[in-house]
Amino acid sequence: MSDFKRTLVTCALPYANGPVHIGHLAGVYVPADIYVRYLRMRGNDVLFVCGSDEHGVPITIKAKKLGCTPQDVVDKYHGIIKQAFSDFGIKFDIYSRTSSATHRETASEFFKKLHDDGKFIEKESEQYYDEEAGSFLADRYIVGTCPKCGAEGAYGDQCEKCGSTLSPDELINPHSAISGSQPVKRATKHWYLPLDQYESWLSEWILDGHKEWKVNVYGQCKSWIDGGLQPRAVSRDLDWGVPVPVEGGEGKVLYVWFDAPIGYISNTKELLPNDWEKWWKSEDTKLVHFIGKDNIVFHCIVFPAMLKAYGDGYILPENVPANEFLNLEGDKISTSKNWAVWLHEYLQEFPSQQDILRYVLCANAPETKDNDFTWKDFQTRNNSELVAIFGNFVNRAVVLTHKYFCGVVPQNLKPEDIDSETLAQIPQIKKDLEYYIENYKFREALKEAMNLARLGNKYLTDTEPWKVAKSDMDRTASILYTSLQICANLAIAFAPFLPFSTEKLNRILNVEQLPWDLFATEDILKSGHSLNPAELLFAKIEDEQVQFQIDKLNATKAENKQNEEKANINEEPALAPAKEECTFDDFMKLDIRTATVLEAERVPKTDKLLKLTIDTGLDQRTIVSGIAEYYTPEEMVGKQICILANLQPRKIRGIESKGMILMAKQEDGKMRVVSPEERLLNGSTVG
RNA sequence: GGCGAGAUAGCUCAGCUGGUUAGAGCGCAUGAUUCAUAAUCAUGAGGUCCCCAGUUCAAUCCUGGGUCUCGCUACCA
Repeated sequence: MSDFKRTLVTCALPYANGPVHIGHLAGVYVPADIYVRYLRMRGNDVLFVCGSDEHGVPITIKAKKLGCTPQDVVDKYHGIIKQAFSDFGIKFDIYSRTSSATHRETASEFFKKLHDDGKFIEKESEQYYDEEAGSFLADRYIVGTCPKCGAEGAYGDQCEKCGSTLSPDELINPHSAISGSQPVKRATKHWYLPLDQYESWLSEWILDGHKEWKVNVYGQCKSWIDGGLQPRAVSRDLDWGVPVPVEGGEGKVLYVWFDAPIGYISNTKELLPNDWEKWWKSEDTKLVHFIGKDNIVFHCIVFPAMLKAYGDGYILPENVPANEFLNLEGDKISTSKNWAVWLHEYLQEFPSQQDILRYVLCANAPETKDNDFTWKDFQTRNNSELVAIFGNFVNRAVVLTHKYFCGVVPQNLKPEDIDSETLAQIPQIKKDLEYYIENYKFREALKEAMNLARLGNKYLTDTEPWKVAKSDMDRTASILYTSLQICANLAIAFAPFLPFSTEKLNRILNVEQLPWDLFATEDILKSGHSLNPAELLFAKIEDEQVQFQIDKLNATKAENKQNEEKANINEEPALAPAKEECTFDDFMKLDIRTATVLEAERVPKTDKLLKLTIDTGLDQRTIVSGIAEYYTPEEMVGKQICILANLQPRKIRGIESKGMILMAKQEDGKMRVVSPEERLLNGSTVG
């Protein structure tokens, strides 16, 4: 355990191809902001850096789709994201971007030094190349038919229909998303970071040295290290990004995952051009990365290996508190499906109510597993916790003080045991709260803060000042004095979590932000101190507001369904052009024949595939077909069907499929086999 | 296909290095209260701790197998 003099906190750089939503806030930015605010209140030296991640293929695709430049895309979203963070009180010391000059220089220099120091290996590999467009194609730029589910429009890295991970080579009929032409393979040179050389070092550093990391983080690192690390490419054939600054780097840029984490460094540098090194190169700086679970490997394995390779005193993260994911009303949050609560939209609909969202997202943060955000829960947590417990207690105490003591903190004229017994519970709450925050358990920490408000409510119920006031004003004075001390403690306890409401509370109490040191001390508000008039800390959320949000999501759902149907309809016409342009000779190439299904069985562990043994007249063969949703194996046996007999064989799920069954597909997705009207001899030609 | 994480009350989640009665908040029921935004406080009902087998005097917890959810990631070609 070393003593750290300062703490450098980074948040995952949000990708600038869309606005940020509640999942981002809950998983990364709210916890990080709470942590930073807490450390600052305790007087620690903290730097909080973040910025937009603006490179990579998806942004160039988005630009192409919108008919603008990648720069236009990132300018737009960088602006929206930056504003959203600022609106929600995520108080970065700097929020920059990877397209900044400083970053370009820093990342470039970083790459060059690793290159010059011989830390990379160079490898040539075959990549898809679009001859018409004259450029290499990233996986995302190659589109074709998914080999697993048969859907059109699957990307080279993933099929969005069935969600399976693909490689471009698996795609059926791959074509370029840029020109539509068929890509060819061409050799290209890239630089790789040989992670395998860092294996034992990583193992020692993480597996032996950081057993205290969260189980999900530690587990995933262990999985990677134990599985053996592979050299990882750090460059890409692309024209959007930081150019590769070494010989042979023309037309190539740094891979976005090499590029992005360096952004933490360059943003620090941009803010503190002369002083940044003490944050990155002093052993007494504590580095903490707040990220989502999808980023674990890059922050725990790749980036540390990069820093280690660079040397020069770079420190490594002390902890990487990665959160799981937040779902929305039972479904995964999805930018492309617009299934999200966007921060900028939330603020339009719930103006000045950032803290409610901050509260709900922290109280239900996905710290140990994926969690669900529902609007109903949002309403309940606001109405029965923020309003009814915290807001209500403060309001009770302040209103009573105004009623009986003209808004002036009374003297503690007639203390009783219950007062000191109540206040005596605060040090424990403080201690627990500190422990939880310092160990990244923000959900529990927030609960402790709320318990303090519960304590206040109980105290008022037990002491009943509104009754005592009828006979004993001295005692009433003590009760309200005590209650107001609890209010002051609340203004400290909640400050890291709810900055906007705390500010309001400070205004009511007529104080500047109280430092953490005063938490759980006596006599925070002195007798004679004047309060300002009471105002409500939180407003109730009405059913209509919640219903409006739910309706909105339902509308999105309906719209998505419609789009999906539309896409299904469009799938057939997508095939049409090829047919129109086909010559008679082309057509004659197709060997379509009748055949009979002899055997049929489900392909194990698939939803859609049937393995069919058919008699083609010429032979018996196996065809794997994605029709299990429409036909049971029993239904297929004995059926006479039409097949494309001379289709190039293809392995699907490890089974060689020779040919293709002709299917007719209706707009609504209904699918039937095409059969001759009467049974014919197997092998009869169709034409 | 491999690996990692998760499954605990109606809901959202804690917890347990194995040990009589498994916890919290919300919701629900009953009572108290009326200073407060119909807000609070007390009490109570609610659980096959995912399923199956094993180890053990004892398993929600350990081991093996399985199911489901999420994430990471191959190979084949």
